[in-house]
Amino acid sequence: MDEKVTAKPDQAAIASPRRSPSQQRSRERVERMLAAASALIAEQGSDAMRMGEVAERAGVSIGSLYQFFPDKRSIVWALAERYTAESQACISGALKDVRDAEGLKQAFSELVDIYYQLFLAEPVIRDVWSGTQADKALRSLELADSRANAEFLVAVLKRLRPDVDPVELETTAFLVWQMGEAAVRLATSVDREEGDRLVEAYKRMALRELVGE
Amino acid sequence: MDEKVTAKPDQAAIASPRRSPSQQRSRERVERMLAAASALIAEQGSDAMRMGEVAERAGVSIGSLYQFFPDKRSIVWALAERYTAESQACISGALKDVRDAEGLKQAFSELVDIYYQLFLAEPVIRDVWSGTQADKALRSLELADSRANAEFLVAVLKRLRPDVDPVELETTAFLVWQMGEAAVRLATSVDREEGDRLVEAYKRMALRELVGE
DNA sequence: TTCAAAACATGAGTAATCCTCACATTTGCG
DNA sequence: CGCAAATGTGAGGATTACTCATGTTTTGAA
Repeated sequence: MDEKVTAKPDQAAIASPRRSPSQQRSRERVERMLAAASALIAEQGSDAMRMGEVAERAGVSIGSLYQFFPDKRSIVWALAERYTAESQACISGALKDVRDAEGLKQAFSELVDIYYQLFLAEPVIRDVWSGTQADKALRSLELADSRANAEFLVAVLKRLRPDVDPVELETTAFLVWQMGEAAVRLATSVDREEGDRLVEAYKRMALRELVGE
Repeated sequence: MDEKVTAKPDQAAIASPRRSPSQQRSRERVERMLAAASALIAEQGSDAMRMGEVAERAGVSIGSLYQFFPDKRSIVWALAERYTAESQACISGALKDVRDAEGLKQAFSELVDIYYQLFLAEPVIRDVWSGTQADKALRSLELADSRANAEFLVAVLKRLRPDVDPVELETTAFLVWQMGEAAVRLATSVDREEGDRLVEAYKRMALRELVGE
Protein backbone atom coordinates (compact mmCIF):
# COMPACT_ATOMS: atom_id res chain seq x y z
CA MET A 1 0.00 0.00 0.00
CA ASP A 2 1.39 3.33 -1.03
CA GLU A 3 1.74 6.08 1.50
CA LYS A 4 -0.60 8.26 -0.55
CA VAL A 5 -1.85 8.31 -4.04
CA THR A 6 -0.88 11.63 -5.54
CA ALA A 7 -1.57 12.12 -9.20
CA LYS A 8 1.85 13.57 -9.87
CA PRO A 9 4.67 12.22 -7.72
CA ASP A 10 7.18 14.59 -9.33
CA GLN A 11 7.51 18.31 -8.65
CA ALA A 12 7.45 19.91 -5.25
CA ALA A 13 4.21 18.28 -4.35
CA ILE A 14 2.62 18.48 -0.98
CA ALA A 15 3.97 15.63 1.01
CA SER A 16 1.28 13.70 2.75
CA PRO A 17 1.44 12.57 6.34
CA ARG A 18 3.97 9.82 6.56
CA ARG A 19 1.47 7.97 8.63
CA SER A 20 -2.00 8.85 9.71
CA PRO A 21 -2.70 8.34 13.35
CA SER A 22 -4.82 5.25 13.80
CA GLN A 23 -4.74 4.95 17.55
CA GLN A 24 -6.56 7.14 20.00
CA ARG A 25 -3.32 8.07 21.72
CA SER A 26 -1.62 9.26 18.57
CA ARG A 27 -4.68 11.18 17.41
CA GLU A 28 -4.54 13.17 20.60
CA ARG A 29 -0.86 13.75 20.18
CA VAL A 30 -1.32 14.99 16.64
CA GLU A 31 -3.96 17.39 17.92
CA ARG A 32 -1.49 18.71 20.45
CA MET A 33 1.12 19.15 17.74
CA LEU A 34 -1.25 21.17 15.59
CA ALA A 35 -2.37 23.23 18.54
CA ALA A 36 1.23 23.96 19.46
CA ALA A 37 2.06 24.90 15.88
CA SER A 38 -0.97 27.13 15.66
CA ALA A 39 -0.02 28.94 18.85
CA LEU A 40 3.58 29.41 17.74
CA ILE A 41 2.54 30.70 14.34
CA ALA A 42 0.17 33.14 15.99
CA GLU A 43 2.99 34.37 18.19
CA GLN A 44 5.85 34.61 15.75
CA GLY A 45 4.70 33.76 12.26
CA SER A 46 5.05 30.51 10.41
CA ASP A 47 8.56 31.25 9.25
CA ALA A 48 9.85 31.72 12.78
CA MET A 49 8.14 28.58 13.99
CA ARG A 50 10.74 25.99 14.99
CA MET A 51 10.01 22.31 14.68
CA GLY A 52 11.80 21.63 17.93
CA GLU A 53 9.67 24.18 19.70
CA VAL A 54 6.49 22.69 18.29
CA ALA A 55 7.52 19.29 19.60
CA GLU A 56 8.48 20.63 22.99
CA ARG A 57 5.28 22.61 23.42
CA ALA A 58 3.20 19.64 22.34
CA GLY A 59 5.05 17.48 24.82
CA VAL A 60 6.30 15.04 22.22
CA SER A 61 9.66 14.22 20.77
CA ILE A 62 10.90 15.64 17.51
CA GLY A 63 10.73 12.15 16.06
CA SER A 64 7.03 11.84 16.81
CA LEU A 65 6.40 15.11 15.07
CA TYR A 66 8.02 13.79 11.91
CA GLN A 67 6.10 10.57 12.22
CA PHE A 68 2.94 12.39 11.21
CA PHE A 69 4.20 15.44 9.37
CA PRO A 70 6.79 14.80 6.69
CA ASP A 71 8.08 18.33 6.79
CA LYS A 72 7.53 21.77 8.18
CA ARG A 73 5.22 23.13 5.54
CA SER A 74 2.94 20.13 5.85
CA ILE A 75 2.01 21.41 9.29
CA VAL A 76 1.12 24.78 7.85
CA TRP A 77 -0.82 23.02 5.16
CA ALA A 78 -2.71 20.86 7.65
CA LEU A 79 -3.80 23.97 9.50
CA ALA A 80 -4.78 25.68 6.27
CA GLU A 81 -6.86 22.67 5.25
CA ARG A 82 -8.95 22.93 8.36
CA TYR A 83 -9.82 26.52 7.65
CA THR A 84 -10.57 25.94 4.00
CA ALA A 85 -12.90 23.11 4.89
CA GLU A 86 -14.61 25.32 7.43
CA SER A 87 -14.90 28.13 4.90
CA GLN A 88 -16.27 25.94 2.19
CA ALA A 89 -19.11 24.75 4.39
CA CYS A 90 -19.85 28.27 5.49
CA ILE A 91 -19.94 29.58 1.93
CA SER A 92 -22.18 26.97 0.45
CA GLY A 93 -24.50 27.36 3.41
CA ALA A 94 -24.74 31.10 3.04
CA LEU A 95 -25.33 31.09 -0.72
CA LYS A 96 -27.45 27.99 -1.10
CA ASP A 97 -30.82 29.60 -0.76
CA VAL A 98 -30.27 32.88 -2.55
CA ARG A 99 -33.20 33.54 -4.88
CA ASP A 100 -32.99 37.19 -5.83
CA ALA A 101 -30.70 40.20 -5.86
CA GLU A 102 -31.80 41.27 -2.42
CA GLY A 103 -31.04 37.86 -1.02
CA LEU A 104 -27.60 37.95 -2.60
CA LYS A 105 -26.86 41.28 -1.00
CA GLN A 106 -27.83 39.94 2.37
CA ALA A 107 -25.99 36.65 2.07
CA PHE A 108 -22.86 38.16 0.59
CA SER A 109 -22.63 40.81 3.25
CA GLU A 110 -22.94 38.21 5.98
CA LEU A 111 -20.38 36.01 4.31
CA VAL A 112 -17.82 38.79 4.17
CA ASP A 113 -18.47 39.65 7.79
CA ILE A 114 -17.93 36.06 8.82
CA TYR A 115 -14.64 35.96 6.96
CA TYR A 116 -13.56 39.20 8.52
CA GLN A 117 -14.42 38.01 12.00
CA LEU A 118 -12.64 34.75 11.38
CA PHE A 119 -9.46 36.54 10.35
CA LEU A 120 -9.69 38.86 13.32
CA ALA A 121 -10.22 36.03 15.75
CA GLU A 122 -7.60 33.66 14.34
CA PRO A 123 -4.47 35.54 13.36
CA VAL A 124 -2.90 32.23 12.48
CA ILE A 125 -4.98 32.15 9.31
CA ARG A 126 -3.19 35.16 7.91
CA ASP A 127 0.21 33.69 8.61
CA VAL A 128 -0.80 30.39 7.12
CA TRP A 129 -1.91 32.24 4.06
CA SER A 130 1.32 34.17 3.68
CA GLY A 131 3.14 30.90 4.10
CA THR A 132 1.23 29.50 1.15
CA GLN A 133 2.08 32.49 -1.01
CA ALA A 134 5.78 31.79 -0.94
CA ASP A 135 5.36 28.21 -2.00
CA LYS A 136 4.41 27.31 -5.54
CA ALA A 137 2.63 24.07 -4.75
CA LEU A 138 0.68 25.54 -1.86
CA ARG A 139 -0.13 28.59 -3.91
CA SER A 140 -1.71 26.60 -6.70
CA LEU A 141 -3.72 24.56 -4.23
CA GLU A 142 -4.91 27.75 -2.63
CA LEU A 143 -5.95 29.06 -6.01
CA ALA A 144 -7.84 25.88 -6.72
CA ASP A 145 -9.69 26.25 -3.43
CA SER A 146 -10.50 29.83 -4.23
CA ARG A 147 -11.83 28.81 -7.60
CA ALA A 148 -13.98 26.17 -5.99
CA ASN A 149 -15.39 28.73 -3.59
CA ALA A 150 -16.07 31.12 -6.42
CA GLU A 151 -18.13 28.40 -8.07
CA PHE A 152 -20.76 28.79 -5.39
CA LEU A 153 -21.04 32.41 -6.41
CA VAL A 154 -21.15 31.47 -10.07
CA ALA A 155 -24.05 29.13 -9.43
CA VAL A 156 -26.00 31.95 -7.83
CA LEU A 157 -25.14 34.41 -10.57
CA LYS A 158 -26.20 32.02 -13.31
CA ARG A 159 -29.54 31.75 -11.63
CA LEU A 160 -29.98 35.49 -11.14
CA ARG A 161 -28.59 36.63 -14.46
CA PRO A 162 -29.14 33.92 -17.06
CA ASP A 163 -28.76 36.49 -19.83
CA VAL A 164 -25.06 37.12 -19.21
CA ASP A 165 -22.24 35.16 -20.80
CA PRO A 166 -21.25 32.37 -18.37
CA VAL A 167 -17.55 32.95 -18.96
CA GLU A 168 -17.96 36.52 -17.90
CA LEU A 169 -19.79 35.42 -14.78
CA GLU A 170 -16.98 33.02 -13.95
CA THR A 171 -14.43 35.74 -14.35
CA THR A 172 -16.40 38.18 -12.26
CA ALA A 173 -17.02 35.69 -9.47
CA PHE A 174 -13.42 34.55 -9.31
CA LEU A 175 -12.16 38.11 -9.29
CA VAL A 176 -14.64 39.27 -6.69
CA TRP A 177 -13.73 36.33 -4.53
CA GLN A 178 -10.02 36.94 -4.68
CA MET A 179 -10.57 40.64 -4.09
CA GLY A 180 -12.54 39.71 -1.02
CA GLU A 181 -9.72 37.64 0.39
CA ALA A 182 -7.31 40.47 -0.30
CA ALA A 183 -9.65 43.01 1.25
CA VAL A 184 -10.11 41.05 4.42
CA ARG A 185 -6.40 40.45 4.81
CA LEU A 186 -5.80 44.11 4.24
CA ALA A 187 -8.47 45.04 6.74
CA THR A 188 -6.82 42.93 9.41
CA SER A 189 -3.47 44.57 8.72
CA VAL A 190 -4.61 48.04 9.71
CA ASP A 191 -6.35 49.37 12.77
CA ARG A 192 -9.84 48.22 13.46
CA GLU A 193 -11.61 51.40 12.47
CA GLU A 194 -10.01 51.62 9.06
CA GLY A 195 -10.41 47.88 8.63
CA ASP A 196 -14.16 48.18 9.12
CA ARG A 197 -14.35 50.97 6.57
CA LEU A 198 -12.35 48.94 4.05
CA VAL A 199 -14.56 45.91 4.44
CA GLU A 200 -17.70 47.98 3.96
CA ALA A 201 -16.21 49.65 0.91
CA TYR A 202 -15.34 46.25 -0.51
CA LYS A 203 -18.88 45.01 0.02
CA ARG A 204 -20.31 47.97 -1.86
CA MET A 205 -17.85 47.54 -4.68
CA ALA A 206 -18.34 43.80 -4.99
CA LEU A 207 -22.11 43.90 -4.82
CA ARG A 208 -22.32 46.60 -7.42
CA GLU A 209 -20.40 44.24 -9.69
CA LEU A 210 -22.34 41.13 -8.73
CA VAL A 211 -25.87 42.39 -9.03
CA GLY A 212 -24.91 43.99 -12.31
CA GLU A 213 -26.68 47.28 -11.94
CA MET B 1 30.99 47.13 20.06
CA ASP B 2 27.67 45.48 19.68
CA GLU B 3 26.99 43.13 16.85
CA LYS B 4 24.45 45.49 15.36
CA VAL B 5 23.54 49.11 15.72
CA THR B 6 19.89 49.38 14.90
CA ALA B 7 17.77 52.29 16.00
CA LYS B 8 15.52 49.84 17.76
CA PRO B 9 17.48 46.85 18.92
CA ASP B 10 14.25 45.05 19.61
CA GLN B 11 11.87 43.66 16.98
CA ALA B 12 12.76 42.34 13.58
CA ALA B 13 13.67 45.63 11.97
CA ILE B 14 14.99 45.95 8.48
CA ALA B 15 18.74 45.94 8.72
CA SER B 16 20.43 48.51 6.56
CA PRO B 17 23.40 47.73 4.39
CA ARG B 18 26.34 47.20 6.62
CA ARG B 19 28.28 49.42 4.30
CA SER B 20 27.34 51.38 1.21
CA PRO B 21 29.65 50.86 -1.70
CA SER B 22 31.67 54.04 -2.15
CA GLN B 23 34.12 52.87 -4.75
CA GLN B 24 33.38 52.25 -8.37
CA ARG B 25 34.59 48.69 -8.13
CA SER B 26 32.32 47.77 -5.27
CA ARG B 27 29.32 49.47 -6.84
CA GLU B 28 29.74 47.22 -9.83
CA ARG B 29 30.09 44.19 -7.62
CA VAL B 30 26.91 45.06 -5.75
CA GLU B 31 25.12 45.34 -9.07
CA ARG B 32 26.33 41.88 -9.99
CA MET B 33 25.11 40.54 -6.67
CA LEU B 34 21.65 41.98 -7.19
CA ALA B 35 21.52 40.72 -10.74
CA ALA B 36 22.52 37.25 -9.60
CA ALA B 37 19.93 37.30 -6.84
CA SER B 38 17.27 38.49 -9.23
CA ALA B 39 18.05 35.70 -11.66
CA LEU B 40 18.03 33.07 -8.95
CA ILE B 41 14.74 34.29 -7.52
CA ALA B 42 13.22 34.23 -10.99
CA GLU B 43 14.39 30.65 -11.41
CA GLN B 44 13.52 29.14 -8.06
CA GLY B 45 11.79 31.67 -5.86
CA SER B 46 13.25 33.80 -3.12
CA ASP B 47 13.00 31.10 -0.52
CA ALA B 48 15.07 28.66 -2.53
CA MET B 49 17.70 31.30 -3.27
CA ARG B 50 20.97 30.36 -1.55
CA MET B 51 23.37 33.01 -0.44
CA GLY B 52 26.30 30.89 -1.53
CA GLU B 53 24.83 30.55 -4.98
CA VAL B 54 24.25 34.28 -5.26
CA ALA B 55 27.88 34.90 -4.37
CA GLU B 56 29.15 32.29 -6.78
CA ARG B 57 27.01 33.52 -9.67
CA ALA B 58 28.05 37.11 -9.00
CA GLY B 59 31.67 36.03 -8.96
CA VAL B 60 32.32 37.28 -5.43
CA SER B 61 33.00 35.59 -2.14
CA ILE B 62 30.32 34.98 0.43
CA GLY B 63 32.06 37.50 2.66
CA SER B 64 31.75 40.25 0.08
CA LEU B 65 28.05 39.57 -0.21
CA TYR B 66 27.62 40.09 3.52
CA GLN B 67 29.71 43.23 3.37
CA PHE B 68 26.87 45.01 1.61
CA PHE B 69 23.82 43.00 2.59
CA PRO B 70 23.45 42.26 6.28
CA ASP B 71 21.21 39.31 5.67
CA LYS B 72 19.28 37.39 3.09
CA ARG B 73 16.05 39.29 3.20
CA SER B 74 17.86 42.61 2.75
CA ILE B 75 18.65 41.46 -0.78
CA VAL B 76 15.01 40.78 -1.45
CA TRP B 77 14.21 44.14 0.05
CA ALA B 78 16.79 45.92 -2.11
CA LEU B 79 15.22 44.44 -5.22
CA ALA B 80 11.76 45.35 -4.02
CA GLU B 81 12.83 48.93 -3.41
CA ARG B 82 13.90 49.31 -7.01
CA TYR B 83 10.54 48.26 -8.28
CA THR B 84 8.60 50.41 -5.85
CA ALA B 85 10.65 53.43 -6.86
CA GLU B 86 10.00 52.64 -10.50
CA SER B 87 6.30 52.20 -9.84
CA GLN B 88 5.98 55.39 -7.89
CA ALA B 89 7.43 57.43 -10.74
CA CYS B 90 5.18 55.70 -13.21
CA ILE B 91 2.08 56.30 -11.13
CA SER B 92 2.59 59.94 -10.43
CA GLY B 93 3.39 60.47 -14.09
CA ALA B 94 0.24 58.76 -15.28
CA LEU B 95 -2.10 60.53 -12.86
CA LYS B 96 -0.53 63.95 -12.74
CA ASP B 97 -2.50 65.57 -15.51
CA VAL B 98 -5.88 63.99 -15.03
CA ARG B 99 -8.53 66.68 -15.24
CA ASP B 100 -11.83 64.86 -15.72
CA ALA B 101 -13.51 61.49 -15.43
CA GLU B 102 -12.64 60.56 -18.98
CA GLY B 103 -9.00 61.34 -18.34
CA LEU B 104 -9.06 59.22 -15.21
CA LYS B 105 -10.47 56.27 -17.13
CA GLN B 106 -7.74 56.58 -19.70
CA ALA B 107 -4.91 57.05 -17.23
CA PHE B 108 -6.06 54.35 -14.86
CA SER B 109 -6.47 51.82 -17.61
CA GLU B 110 -2.97 52.51 -18.88
CA LEU B 111 -1.57 52.32 -15.38
CA VAL B 112 -3.07 48.91 -14.77
CA ASP B 113 -1.78 47.69 -18.12
CA ILE B 114 1.70 48.86 -17.28
CA TYR B 115 1.60 47.03 -13.96
CA TYR B 116 0.32 43.92 -15.62
CA GLN B 117 3.03 44.01 -18.24
CA LEU B 118 5.66 44.63 -15.59
CA PHE B 119 4.56 41.59 -13.63
CA LEU B 120 4.46 39.47 -16.76
CA ALA B 121 7.90 40.58 -17.85
CA GLU B 122 9.62 40.36 -14.47
CA PRO B 123 8.49 37.30 -12.56
CA VAL B 124 10.95 38.23 -9.86
CA ILE B 125 8.56 40.93 -8.71
CA ARG B 126 5.95 38.40 -7.70
CA ASP B 127 8.44 36.37 -5.74
CA VAL B 128 9.81 39.41 -4.05
CA TRP B 129 6.30 40.33 -3.10
CA SER B 130 5.48 36.94 -1.65
CA GLY B 131 8.72 37.16 0.27
CA THR B 132 7.54 40.39 1.83
CA GLN B 133 4.23 38.86 2.83
CA ALA B 134 5.78 36.38 5.18
CA ASP B 135 7.79 39.02 6.99
CA LYS B 136 6.13 41.44 9.35
CA ALA B 137 8.57 44.30 8.93
CA LEU B 138 8.63 44.00 5.15
CA ARG B 139 4.88 43.67 5.06
CA SER B 140 4.31 46.93 6.90
CA LEU B 141 6.79 48.72 4.68
CA GLU B 142 4.98 47.36 1.67
CA LEU B 143 1.69 48.61 3.06
CA ALA B 144 3.17 52.04 3.59
CA ASP B 145 4.32 52.10 -0.02
CA SER B 146 0.92 51.06 -1.18
CA ARG B 147 -0.66 53.81 0.86
CA ALA B 148 1.70 56.32 -0.65
CA ASN B 149 0.77 55.17 -4.12
CA ALA B 150 -2.90 55.39 -3.29
CA GLU B 151 -2.34 59.02 -2.32
CA PHE B 152 -1.80 59.88 -5.96
CA LEU B 153 -5.24 58.49 -6.65
CA VAL B 154 -6.69 60.37 -3.70
CA ALA B 155 -5.31 63.63 -5.03
CA VAL B 156 -7.08 63.04 -8.33
CA LEU B 157 -10.32 62.00 -6.69
CA LYS B 158 -10.38 65.05 -4.46
CA ARG B 159 -10.11 67.19 -7.55
CA LEU B 160 -12.80 65.33 -9.48
CA ARG B 161 -15.25 64.79 -6.63
CA PRO B 162 -14.81 67.60 -4.11
CA ASP B 163 -18.29 66.89 -2.75
CA VAL B 164 -17.39 63.50 -1.29
CA ASP B 165 -16.06 62.94 2.21
CA PRO B 166 -12.24 62.86 1.98
CA VAL B 167 -12.01 59.93 4.38
CA GLU B 168 -14.26 57.94 2.10
CA LEU B 169 -12.09 58.85 -0.86
CA GLU B 170 -8.98 57.71 1.01
CA THR B 171 -10.62 54.41 1.84
CA THR B 172 -11.80 53.88 -1.70
CA ALA B 173 -8.44 54.72 -3.22
CA PHE B 174 -6.49 52.53 -0.83
CA LEU B 175 -8.84 49.64 -1.38
CA VAL B 176 -8.89 50.00 -5.14
CA TRP B 177 -5.14 50.14 -5.15
CA GLN B 178 -4.67 47.01 -3.09
CA MET B 179 -7.31 45.24 -5.15
CA GLY B 180 -5.34 46.18 -8.21
CA GLU B 181 -2.17 44.65 -6.88
CA ALA B 182 -4.08 41.52 -5.96
CA ALA B 183 -5.77 41.40 -9.35
CA VAL B 184 -2.53 41.71 -11.26
CA ARG B 185 -0.85 39.06 -9.16
CA LEU B 186 -3.81 36.82 -9.70
CA ALA B 187 -3.78 37.48 -13.41
CA THR B 188 -0.15 36.43 -13.65
CA SER B 189 -0.91 33.22 -11.78
CA VAL B 190 -3.30 31.88 -14.38
CA ASP B 191 -3.02 31.40 -18.10
CA ARG B 192 -2.68 34.45 -20.25
CA GLU B 193 -6.17 34.43 -21.67
CA GLU B 194 -7.89 34.28 -18.30
CA GLY B 195 -5.40 36.76 -16.91
CA ASP B 196 -6.36 39.29 -19.56
CA ARG B 197 -10.03 38.82 -18.77
CA LEU B 198 -9.40 39.27 -15.06
CA VAL B 199 -7.47 42.47 -15.57
CA GLU B 200 -10.19 43.91 -17.77
CA ALA B 201 -12.84 42.94 -15.25
CA TYR B 202 -10.84 44.61 -12.52
CA LYS B 203 -10.55 47.80 -14.53
CA ARG B 204 -14.31 47.97 -15.01
CA MET B 205 -14.95 47.28 -11.37
CA ALA B 206 -12.40 49.79 -10.12
CA LEU B 207 -13.40 52.56 -12.48
CA ARG B 208 -17.05 52.18 -11.63
CA GLU B 209 -16.05 52.78 -8.04
CA LEU B 210 -13.62 55.58 -8.77
CA VAL B 211 -15.72 57.73 -11.07
CA GLY B 212 -18.60 57.28 -8.67
CA GLU B 213 -21.41 56.68 -11.09
C1' DT C 1 -4.35 -15.31 27.48
C1' DT C 2 -0.52 -15.13 24.30
C1' DC C 3 2.50 -13.19 21.32
C1' DA C 4 4.05 -11.53 16.98
C1' DA C 5 3.43 -7.80 14.06
C1' DA C 6 2.18 -3.22 13.44
C1' DA C 7 1.99 1.23 15.20
C1' DC C 8 4.14 4.50 17.86
C1' DA C 9 7.94 7.04 20.53
C1' DT C 10 12.56 8.64 21.19
C1' DG C 11 16.59 11.84 20.65
C1' DA C 12 21.37 11.84 19.26
C1' DG C 13 23.23 12.51 14.89
C1' DT C 14 23.54 14.35 9.83
C1' DA C 15 23.35 17.64 6.30
C1' DA C 16 22.32 21.99 4.72
C1' DT C 17 22.59 26.73 5.20
C1' DC C 18 22.94 31.46 7.12
C1' DC C 19 26.18 34.39 8.75
C1' DT C 20 30.76 35.85 11.32
C1' DC C 21 35.37 37.07 11.80
C1' DA C 22 40.24 37.32 11.64
C1' DC C 23 43.17 38.34 8.28
C1' DA C 24 44.67 39.70 3.27
C1' DT C 25 44.37 42.96 -0.47
C1' DT C 26 43.24 47.22 -2.92
C1' DT C 27 42.21 52.04 -3.27
C1' DG C 28 42.22 57.02 -2.20
C1' DC C 29 45.06 60.65 -0.95
C1' DG C 30 48.54 63.68 1.79
C1' DC D 1 55.72 56.44 -0.81
C1' DG D 2 52.86 55.31 3.33
C1' DC D 3 48.97 55.04 5.90
C1' DA D 4 44.09 54.53 6.75
C1' DA D 5 39.85 53.29 5.10
C1' DA D 6 37.44 50.45 2.10
C1' DT D 7 37.04 46.15 0.25
C1' DG D 8 37.81 40.98 -0.42
C1' DT D 9 38.22 36.20 1.29
C1' DG D 10 36.64 31.59 2.85
C1' DA D 11 37.08 28.38 6.71
C1' DG D 12 34.30 27.71 10.50
C1' DG D 13 30.56 28.62 14.21
C1' DA D 14 25.72 28.33 15.07
C1' DT D 15 21.24 27.07 13.97
C1' DT D 16 17.81 24.05 12.37
C1' DA D 17 15.08 20.85 9.37
C1' DC D 18 15.01 16.21 9.10
C1' DT D 19 16.72 10.88 9.64
C1' DC D 20 17.21 6.51 11.63
C1' DA D 21 18.42 2.84 14.66
C1' DT D 22 16.45 1.35 18.57
C1' DG D 23 13.06 0.82 22.23
C1' DT D 24 8.04 0.77 23.84
C1' DT D 25 2.99 0.27 23.42
C1' DT D 26 -1.15 -1.33 21.14
C1' DT D 27 -3.70 -4.46 18.34
C1' DG D 28 -5.92 -8.51 16.96
C1' DA D 29 -5.87 -13.23 15.54
C1' DA D 30 -5.04 -17.88 17.23
